[in-house]
Amino acid sequence: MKVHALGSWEQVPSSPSTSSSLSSSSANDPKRLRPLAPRLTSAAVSTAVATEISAPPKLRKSFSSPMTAKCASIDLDVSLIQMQSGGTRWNPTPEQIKLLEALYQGGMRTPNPVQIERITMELGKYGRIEGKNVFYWFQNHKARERQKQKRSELLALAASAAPLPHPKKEEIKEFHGGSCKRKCRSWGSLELAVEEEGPGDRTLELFPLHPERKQM
Amino acid sequence: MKVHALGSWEQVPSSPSTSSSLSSSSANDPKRLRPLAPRLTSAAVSTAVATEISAPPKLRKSFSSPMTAKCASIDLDVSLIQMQSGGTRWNPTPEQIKLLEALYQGGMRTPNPVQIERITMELGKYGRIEGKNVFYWFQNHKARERQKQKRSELLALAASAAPLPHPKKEEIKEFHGGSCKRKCRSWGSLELAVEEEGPGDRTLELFPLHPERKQM
DNA sequence: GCAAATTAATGATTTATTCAAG
DNA sequence: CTTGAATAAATCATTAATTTGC
Repeated sequence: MKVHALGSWEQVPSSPSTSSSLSSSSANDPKRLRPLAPRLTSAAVSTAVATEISAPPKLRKSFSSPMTAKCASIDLDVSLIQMQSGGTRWNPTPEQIKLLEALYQGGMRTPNPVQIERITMELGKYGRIEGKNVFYWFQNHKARERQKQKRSELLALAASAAPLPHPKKEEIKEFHGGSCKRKCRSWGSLELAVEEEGPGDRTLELFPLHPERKQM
Repeated sequence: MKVHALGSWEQVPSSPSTSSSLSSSSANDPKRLRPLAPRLTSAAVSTAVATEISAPPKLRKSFSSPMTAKCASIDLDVSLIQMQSGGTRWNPTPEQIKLLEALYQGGMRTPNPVQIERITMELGKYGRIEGKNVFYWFQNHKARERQKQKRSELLALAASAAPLPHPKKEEIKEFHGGSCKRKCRSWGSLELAVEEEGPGDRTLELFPLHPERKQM
């Protein structure tokens, strides 16, 4: 059961007519109505885009790119896995954390694919886990250790510099303090187009994907 | 039950980046024409992971070496394709760029997995390309367009600052209208096939984030 | 004219920030 | 409040342009 349900990733439900077109991912821009105009051979490009890309996806395995679109999820297991974890974010078990910290402590910072795969495999013994979790864990851990250190250094320096400690944990918001200018074209539920994968895998299956469930 | 036929990732014996001191953007160092450099695969590291989880070396930089995309069994004339794209990093053809720019111009900024897949498929007609190339292209293009604009704005501001002091804020254009909710993108299944490291000389590569699949 | 040497672009990674689930 | 997840900014590294000496 691949999810493979394509065709509904237009992020703005308010413009239904723009659906099948892949040429406008963020059509929510009011001032942007024309696909293209400048650039040389715009007509050709336009046509190509419209006809080719937006064309119904046929076999996704017909050699498009050297190796993209592989498959890596065990469709059948998906339900099982999800069932046992609720399909939410990864919640490391103590054992997993222990191992990860041991690796980090040992010097590992950004494991490569093979390492990720192995680690994932090993940690999988203690609970559900995916390669991306491992990847993210290292990224976050590294970043946060750094933050911690930076902060303590800063504090130490401040303490030694100013006899008047002003314990203000206030984070320096930098210029980003503006309003939330995050881009948010919440595209509806994103579906994956994952294929299946065999059990005897050696291929790591990692890759982002994640339906944006922004429903509040 | 699907075996990806990830076959051969050929590493062109070009010039790997074995040595890399940090902070060396400007190359004023005549170290071109590297004869050949071995790989510094992490067989040992991997092993360590699998066995004694705690002894990865200190390699400071991730060692992702340039690799060539492996070709599916369906790959026809690799040589021809390779001719156009070389064995290292993706080098977009004019047609590909045209299409990408058209899409960008059409408003696309961060294509989701399905879109990436389609685009990749389409662009694949003009030369070798992988999903990650598409993803990266959009990321880079977006970032660089932003830089460009910011720079010009800054210049304009500086120019207009003299005649008329205008406490203007830096907050400006963001071509995306919309609410402020974070959007979650994801990748579909791209994936990397890690080759066996038996020969000991396979530099595999994986690229950054690769969450798996996540259904909700 | 041509390559080596530089420089400009830009593909690919890593790091810093931010968001939000639990 | 902690931290998994995700994106944007910064950085690195390689390729194409371009310049330069012969």
